[in-house]
Amino acid sequence: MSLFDRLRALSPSEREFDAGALLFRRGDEVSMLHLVLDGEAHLVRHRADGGRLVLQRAAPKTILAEASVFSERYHCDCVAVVPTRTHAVGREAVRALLAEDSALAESWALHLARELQTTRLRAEILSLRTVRERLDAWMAWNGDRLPPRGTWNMIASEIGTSPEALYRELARRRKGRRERSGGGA
Amino acid sequence: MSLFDRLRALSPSEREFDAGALLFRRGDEVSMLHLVLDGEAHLVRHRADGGRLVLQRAAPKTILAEASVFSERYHCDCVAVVPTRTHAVGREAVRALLAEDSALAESWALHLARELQTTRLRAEILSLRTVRERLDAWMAWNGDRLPPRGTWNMIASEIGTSPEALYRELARRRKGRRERSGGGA
DNA sequence: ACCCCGGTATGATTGCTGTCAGGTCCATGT
DNA sequence: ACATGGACCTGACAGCAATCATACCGGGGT
Repeated sequence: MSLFDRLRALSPSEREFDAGALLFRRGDEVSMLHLVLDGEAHLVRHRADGGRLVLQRAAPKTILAEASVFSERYHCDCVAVVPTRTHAVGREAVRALLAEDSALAESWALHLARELQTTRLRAEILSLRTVRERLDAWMAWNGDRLPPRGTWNMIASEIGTSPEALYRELARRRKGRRERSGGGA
Repeated sequence: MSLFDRLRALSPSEREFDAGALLFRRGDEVSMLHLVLDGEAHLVRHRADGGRLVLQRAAPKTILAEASVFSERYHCDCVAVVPTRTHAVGREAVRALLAEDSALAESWALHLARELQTTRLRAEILSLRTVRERLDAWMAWNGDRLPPRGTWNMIASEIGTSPEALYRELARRRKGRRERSGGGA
């Protein structure tokens, strides 16, 4: 049973938020840990000049603001960017369970460590300069396979380029491959 | 006492590595968790074409390859990029301690959660397009203060630009600030 | 059969940044 | 006083990607 599901089993409470609604505000007391079921929620910090800084983009099946479990109050706002449904579990219940169930605590740490690993990788990819290098790095991580059709827009945003730039890079590779191996095998 | 120091207290073993030396290889059995004391070590994955993909850059006072604690074998290589000294603690000792000491387990999870938070932020900053936006974001996170002299090169690499580009952006801001507020107050 | 929409594709242009190349300033050691 | 090295600074140029515009294509709904 996944960590997500084990946390979810802690309580039956679901919540719905309209697009634009706030799940919580900076300074609010942390009482719930949200598990995103549908939609998308962003952790955002507001700047003095009105700009926004996104700290996490939480898709379905992700745990929102993991650090909040260890914090009395939220350090940033959370807003639903589309209609979003979450499963909310009590923060104290989570803490209590983590304290008494060392196996679950290990799952929790494992989740965080893996998430950290992939996020560090993403940061490294984003620090590369060209689309070519970024796609190479993405492929190196994903088994040296080109991304499947239908996911290209997602990949483009993952590696921090415009869809057009990714299309062009993919086209270059198709062309190069044809030239290198004029018909295969 | 910090998590780093509490882990360090687990054993007295220090290790030294020359520049270019391998701390471990992909496939090696995980027996030690390394705490970096001096130097710098990179987690790297080698690509078929000979290219390298860096997964973590570990500076002094950082815990290296946190995820390895939960893994039987390493999933990537680790190389010292400069002469590096580490403190190595037994993986099983760490696991045992995390299992029996729930307070330490909480510190461990807190460490991972915070690290995850800042790494997510870095990824968000790196996905911004211009140096202006990236510096704005960096400042929003660091109290809306310009970075102090002497650290600019470090900041430049943190936000994924060349030092020159950062100098220019800082110069633009000095100029703009002078124009906007021709003398303060 | 038709429309609509999102993903795919590619050309043209513009703008930003990387890079190279030079230069200043300052702390340090001799 | 002088040399040295590192951080800071800026001009010039080239290159890459963002953006805008246009078009094709395939699937789903009607």
